[in-house]
This record gives sequence, structure tokens and C-alpha cells, in this order.
Amino acid sequence: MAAWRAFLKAHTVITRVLERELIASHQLPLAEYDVLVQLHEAEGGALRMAQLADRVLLSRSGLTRLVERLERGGLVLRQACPSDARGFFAVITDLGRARLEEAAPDHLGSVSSHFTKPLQDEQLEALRVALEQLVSAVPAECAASLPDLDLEETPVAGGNFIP
Amino acid sequence: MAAWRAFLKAHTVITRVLERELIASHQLPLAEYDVLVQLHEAEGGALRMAQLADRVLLSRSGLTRLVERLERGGLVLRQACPSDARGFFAVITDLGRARLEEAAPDHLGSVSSHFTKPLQDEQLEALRVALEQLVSAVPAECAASLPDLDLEETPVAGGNFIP
DNA sequence: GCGCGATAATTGCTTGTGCAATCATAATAT
DNA sequence: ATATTATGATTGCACAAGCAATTATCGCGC
Repeated sequence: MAAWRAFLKAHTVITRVLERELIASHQLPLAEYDVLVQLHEAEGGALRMAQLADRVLLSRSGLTRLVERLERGGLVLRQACPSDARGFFAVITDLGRARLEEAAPDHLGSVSSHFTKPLQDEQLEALRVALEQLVSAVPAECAASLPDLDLEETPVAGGNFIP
Repeated sequence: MAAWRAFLKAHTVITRVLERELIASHQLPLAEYDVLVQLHEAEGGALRMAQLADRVLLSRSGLTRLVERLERGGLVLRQACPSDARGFFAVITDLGRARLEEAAPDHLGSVSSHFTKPLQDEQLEALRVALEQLVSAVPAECAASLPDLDLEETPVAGGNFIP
């Protein structure tokens, strides 16, 4: 139980600090930063909406609006999927990459100082293992009842992006 | 970095599952449950608003409305502090205790099956230690800039409750 | 080929939440 | 004593996010 409390507290505290720091230094909310990272890491800088939603741990509707905001800011654009008329890609723009590369060092620094550095290497590794264990331990029934949160990567029709 | 991602994912996934289960079984959001627990554990079933806010990891304004809701439901009541006319106590009612005792077993079961049980005892203990370390590692300047989140328990004027 | 269930994404709606500003009261200093 | 500053709590406001319902399209069975 103490562990559970610590888990909740650590999450809120660290999350808030990181968000503050990222906004202070680059006017970029964490959620938006995360989208940029995921797109940047993805092949062709593009990802289907559903996949992206899974990776940034957001409901599908939440992602729709988030991408909307980013599109307004010119950091991302939406592009219809050629092979599936229902699908859309979110694609990172040059401006998006620029902003990301600008913000990344500071944010990585924040994560390091508030998450990585305070722990010893073995502690960090143990943490990772334990947390991944927790996620994969969530039984299938539960996962199913969570509308918008896939635990395993779900492949999406329409394949990968061809720019 | 993998550890950080795992941390975020574990939190969202587990948190959502627990919330769903608690609502499904007892129509009780996690935040409200948490308030009841904190009050129940507190001496006299009462806590000053600020203290309560810290314990449930909520901003002060957030807590104001949360207590408002609970008061409407009759699970909690607000009571003026005799020694400090600015202060208020949130006090758990009998109905509140009843609802809590009703919900607690199921919720504890949920925490156990999604958090405690999947880990070995040593893992869990290591997790607790690491997470507490993280929280206490947050530097004072950062903590100060977080408006509504005290890391150390702050004593509050007006002392404890005398029913 | 046609209809029917599944799937991708969005939209309406509601709600919970943090921040900044506010009000009232207490504590402190002069 | 009084003025100034600090503190406890609340309110106005804006916003992000989930859920449920909707729309459009795909793919399967017959």
C-alpha cells in the first residue's frame, strides 16, 4: 500500500514538474511534445491516428483534438491514407521537427534530473522491469473494457506511410 | 528512457483500470474514495482543507469542488475551524464511513491484483523505495514553484479537530 | 454484387482540474 | 493601535480529456 501511494505521488509530482519546466522553457505542453517525439521516431515521420493515440496514451478523441491543436500551430499536418479512405496520417512538419529538436535537450535534461539521476542504475532498471511487468499483467478482460487503450501494439490497415 | 515510458504507461493503465472497477462496483470515483480514506484515517475523521489537498494530491481549488461534491452526497461535511476563522475542516460522516467500508474491500482487491500481486515482495519494496526517493529528490526550488503541492507535510494553524 | 458487421476517425457533451485573482482573516512589524 | 504582509479557502475562467453517439468506409459472407 505504501508502494501504491508512493507510485501515485511520484507520478503527480514528477509529471507536474516536467510539464512546468517544458512549458517554461519552450511553451510546449508535455502531451504535444510527446506527439512530436512519437512522430519523429516513426518511419516517415507519420503515424495513423489510432497508433499515435496508443503511443501517447490518449483516447482517440483526445488525440483528434490534440492533433488539431498541433496542426493549427503548424507542427503537424493530417494527410489522408491512400489505401484506406477512412484513415488519416498525422505527419510531423519541418517546423515540428525544429521545435522538437529545440525542446528535446531541455526536456531530456528534466527527465534525467528528476527521474533518472536520483536513482542508481540498478534501481532504474529494476523499476523499468517492474513497471513493464505491471502493464503486461493487466488481464485481457480489463484491457478490453478500456475503450481506447491498447496494451499490445495493434497493426493498422493501410500500412506505413509513403511520402 | 524506457523506464520513464514504462512509468507513464503503467500509471495510466493501472489508474484507469482501478477507476473503472471502483465505479463499476460502487459508483465511486477514485478521487472521492481517496478523500474518504484520508479522512477516515485522520484523527477525528477530520482534516483541514489544505492538509487534505496535499494528501489526495490535488490542487486546493480542485479539492474545494471535490469536497463540495462529496458534501452534496452526504459523505462529508464542512465545519468551520473554531481557532481560525479562515479555516475549515472536512469531516467524514457516518454515511461516508459506511460507503468507504463498503467499497474498501473491492478496491483493495483491485490494487492487489493489478499492482501488488504481479510483483514479488522484494520488487514491490524496491519500487516503494525508489519512488519515495524520487519524490524527495525533487529540489526545493521546483517544489516552491508548484503552487499547490507540498512535499513535506505542512502543519496547519488551528491544530487538530475536537468534535 | 449486396447487405451487414467491424473499423477509423470525428463530434457533442459533460466533467474534473489547474491557474490566477479574490476575499476574509490572522500574524507581524512599526 | 494600525498598517502591512501572509495565509486559508473559494470563485471565475479556460481547457483538456473521456465517453457515447455518429459518419464514412472497408471487408466478409452469401
